[in-house]
Amino acid sequence: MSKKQSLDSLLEAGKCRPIGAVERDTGIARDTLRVWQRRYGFPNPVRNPRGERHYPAKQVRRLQLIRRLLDQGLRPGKIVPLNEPALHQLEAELCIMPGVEHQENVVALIAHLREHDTEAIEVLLGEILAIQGLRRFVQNTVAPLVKIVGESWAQGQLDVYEEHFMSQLLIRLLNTEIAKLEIAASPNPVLLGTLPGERHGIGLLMTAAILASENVAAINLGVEMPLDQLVRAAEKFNSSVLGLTFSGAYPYGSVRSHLQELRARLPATTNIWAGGHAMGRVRKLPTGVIKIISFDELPIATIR
Amino acid sequence: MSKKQSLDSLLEAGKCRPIGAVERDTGIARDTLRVWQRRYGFPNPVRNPRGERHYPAKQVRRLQLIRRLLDQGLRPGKIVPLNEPALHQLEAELCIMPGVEHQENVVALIAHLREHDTEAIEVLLGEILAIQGLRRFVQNTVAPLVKIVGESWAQGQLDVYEEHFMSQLLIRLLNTEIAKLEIAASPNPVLLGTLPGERHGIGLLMTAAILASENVAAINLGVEMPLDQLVRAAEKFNSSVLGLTFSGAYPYGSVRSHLQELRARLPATTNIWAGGHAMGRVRKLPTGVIKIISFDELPIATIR
DNA sequence: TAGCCTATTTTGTCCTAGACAAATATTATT
DNA sequence: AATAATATTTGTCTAGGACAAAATAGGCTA
Repeated sequence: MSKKQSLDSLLEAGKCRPIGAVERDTGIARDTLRVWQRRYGFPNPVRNPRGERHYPAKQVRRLQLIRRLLDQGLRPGKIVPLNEPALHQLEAELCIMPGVEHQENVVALIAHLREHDTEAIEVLLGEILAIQGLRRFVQNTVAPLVKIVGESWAQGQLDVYEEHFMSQLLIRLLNTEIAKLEIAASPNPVLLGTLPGERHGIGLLMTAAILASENVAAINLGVEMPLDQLVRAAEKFNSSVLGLTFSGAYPYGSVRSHLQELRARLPATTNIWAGGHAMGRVRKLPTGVIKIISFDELPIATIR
Repeated sequence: MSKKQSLDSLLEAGKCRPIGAVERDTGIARDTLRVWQRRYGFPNPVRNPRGERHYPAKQVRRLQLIRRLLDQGLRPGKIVPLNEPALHQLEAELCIMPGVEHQENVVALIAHLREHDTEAIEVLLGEILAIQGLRRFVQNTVAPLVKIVGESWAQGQLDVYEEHFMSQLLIRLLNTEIAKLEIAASPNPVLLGTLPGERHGIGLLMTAAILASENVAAINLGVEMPLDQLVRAAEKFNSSVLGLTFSGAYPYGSVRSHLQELRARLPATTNIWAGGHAMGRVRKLPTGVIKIISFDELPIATIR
């Protein structure tokens, strides 16, 4: 009886999850979960009578922690074999808080986010926008906010759903502001998008907002556009500029080769702007590709 | 040399895609693709020198067609072995296009999209919206438009970038309209999101717009929310309803099991609404899960 | 110091063919 | 016509091996 109960508590009360569910919850593919077990001994799921893997909730949480560390650029071989305290220590060490001079506004917004106070967030965002104007709002408020929310999530201080919630609020707000400006269509609009593998589109939207505030027409194609599609779109829309963003999680080596291929396939009349955190590591770029670390560097004058 | 060239022409000019890409493009799981091949002889991909499956573009399109038929309630064993003409005939027989009287607008919008006439699309969308009002605009114009754009893409009649472009326009427009309505925050907001693997968020936005038009507060968490996060969010926001959408591309086998798991983990006070094209094929649902095939069925009265 | 070529390690994805439970269809029984 | 029993269909999971693409480290040049 006690034995049966302990098995139950492991399989049911312990909320074990089959490999498909863990794949969904962690974003780590089935094959990868199995090969990690083979190579590193972790995860080490319970088996049901049929021999199928059932992952205890604790291991799922640890996998999510591992996932966060991977997103910060660490490699599986270095961290998957580590025990839990070591992982938590690593996470704490990597917590590089960029200057405490977070603007009050951003701190207040995060506080409201933690309290799930939708109304307060929307009101405060509106107030800040009214004071700063769209361009400074994007640069001084939205960009730091996105960065800090992303980092808080990576450190486990914010839940995934809280990050998504804030993203959706910002998407709605920025789209609304862009629509308000009613920029006239251009024969050479700036084209914005990300390459496959890059799923963060908020940088594109921030760029579009700044361009709109400068009365520049932009077309945002959103995330994960296959390379050939970007080329076709740039040709069809006769774009003067193709703007791409690469977040910190983007695979390092591919940035340059992708930009080189794009440069080779795009007409010479189309310039390439490359922005986002991952660009900080890229040193040399193909000629005709402009690296943009800060929104201040957007060479808007060149296309007007 | 000539041998290498012929291989190239087969694998590259023919635009063959590895199984992982086909899984993403069709929403059919790897294992399922392999087991269909074993059982029904289709798909029948080319093999590269390593023995890996490479699916010609034509077979991918046929898989997407099969996908659409499955969504209408047909079973794999009946249709996967069929040849292409038979499939197209089946689709033609099953094709139930909603009210033909609003098709004119949609046809005109698609025509403008083909011509890349941003301005014309925006003007026309604005006019239709002014005439129909937000709710009917979403039901009669946006929904059919999204469906037809998606199908045109699946059939190779529209490029990926054209589909993305239209999506972004609609996202901007709907978000703007929702913002205009300035719905007051609710203590029990409707929560909207999709499960991991489901990357189409436009259905959520359409739902949010209709809810807003009925003065119902909704929180859109966007796409690919891990299941446990949806549960936590529903608890934290004290939601009366969790709304999910499953597009035609969603791995159909998992819909039911995911909904069952969600039902088990959510508090009984939270209802579940499940919508989207993939719901057309799901017959029996756990009690406490409401299937929503048409926006008309949204039980808005129950939460007001 | 920075770039670049080469060798080594790491890492994710794909392979096979069988197994089986859950979902669905079909037939039998009340 | 509804219910129960049986049969079929169908998606998911298993195993360990394999290998290319990517990341790292070492050595060389300017």
